[in-house]
Amino acid sequence: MADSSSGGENLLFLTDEQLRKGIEAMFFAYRGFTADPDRILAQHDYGRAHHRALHFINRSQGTTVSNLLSVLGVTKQSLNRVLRTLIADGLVEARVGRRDRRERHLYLTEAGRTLEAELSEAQRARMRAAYRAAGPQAVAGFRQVLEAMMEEDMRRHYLALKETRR
Amino acid sequence: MADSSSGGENLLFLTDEQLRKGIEAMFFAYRGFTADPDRILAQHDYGRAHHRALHFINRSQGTTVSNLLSVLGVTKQSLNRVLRTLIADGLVEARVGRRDRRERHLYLTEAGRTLEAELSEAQRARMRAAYRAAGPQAVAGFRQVLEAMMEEDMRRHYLALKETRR
DNA sequence: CTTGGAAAGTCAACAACACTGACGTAAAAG
DNA sequence: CTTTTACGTCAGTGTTGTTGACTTTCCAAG
Repeated sequence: MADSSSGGENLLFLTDEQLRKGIEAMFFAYRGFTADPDRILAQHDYGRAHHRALHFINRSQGTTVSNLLSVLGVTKQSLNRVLRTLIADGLVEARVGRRDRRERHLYLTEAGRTLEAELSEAQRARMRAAYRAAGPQAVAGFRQVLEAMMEEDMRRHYLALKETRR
Repeated sequence: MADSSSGGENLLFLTDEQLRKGIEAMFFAYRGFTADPDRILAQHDYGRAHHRALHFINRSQGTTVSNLLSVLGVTKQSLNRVLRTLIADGLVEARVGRRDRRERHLYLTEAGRTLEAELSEAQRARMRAAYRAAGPQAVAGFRQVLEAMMEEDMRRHYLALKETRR
């Protein structure tokens, strides 16, 4: 195991008390995490599902519907409802695949990029503030714990997403 | 500011790229965070809202409805629907306040404690595994970042919760 | 003692977002 | 040519959240 800790045999952080506090921290923090985008989305008559779609389409321009499906972990019916409105509103474009014409490759339009940027900036602002307040070491730990908390499938998607050229 | 970092002026962790990865980590991790309790809840025909109610009633036995309301951040109508089923199913007991008889003080029954323990243990198991994998330093950072990410009101609730005698 | 207002609860209607199941179409794969 | 894959859609359902309106209870201040 990763026994490279500092203090050595200090396992106080594994107390049920400590674990419960971690659980509560996740709960309260997640509310903050979604609060700012939620406010913007409400103005545009969209919901969190739209935000998630915009985010991941932006992150993986040209991704297929089925890939997006497995990243988001929802059914195609659920995703389709959201995707349909985004396409109808001209925020997302679905291009028929060239090699495989069954596939739809998803792209953000100019308007889509604008809204995505607005949502992302709001969310990043809070994240930035939290990161700045906590410092680089804390951020590294934050990411380590979150990564270890993911289900296997999701971790694969997460790691795949990391491979963006800096 | 907390300038007690190691490297000094290393601000690479505030890159938009890094921030986006943090956002994605939160998204994927939160799914893992809720996955295990969700499976148990489905068997009992309950949802996440029931879990949250059980958790916070357990944490603050004797809390009032209005306090629970502001901790959970939902409307009383929404909470009431959940609370009604929990009371009807004999998992929660609502006692009329002695000093103020308008208030209802909420307690878990034996059955309530049993289910809460089952849900909590499942969630703690994952948290424990993540903590163990990441180590004490990472856990400290994790908590710092999450705390900084909360909205003010929620942070107050969170900190109030922390004051449990160890 | 009356009254104002807070606390709690209820009813009704609605919306977002998830699910299952079934079906259809187009196109790639065999 | 048949099967499988990718996508879309229709219909129905459930959980969880919301507003708005209304009642009951009851503490506390005038």
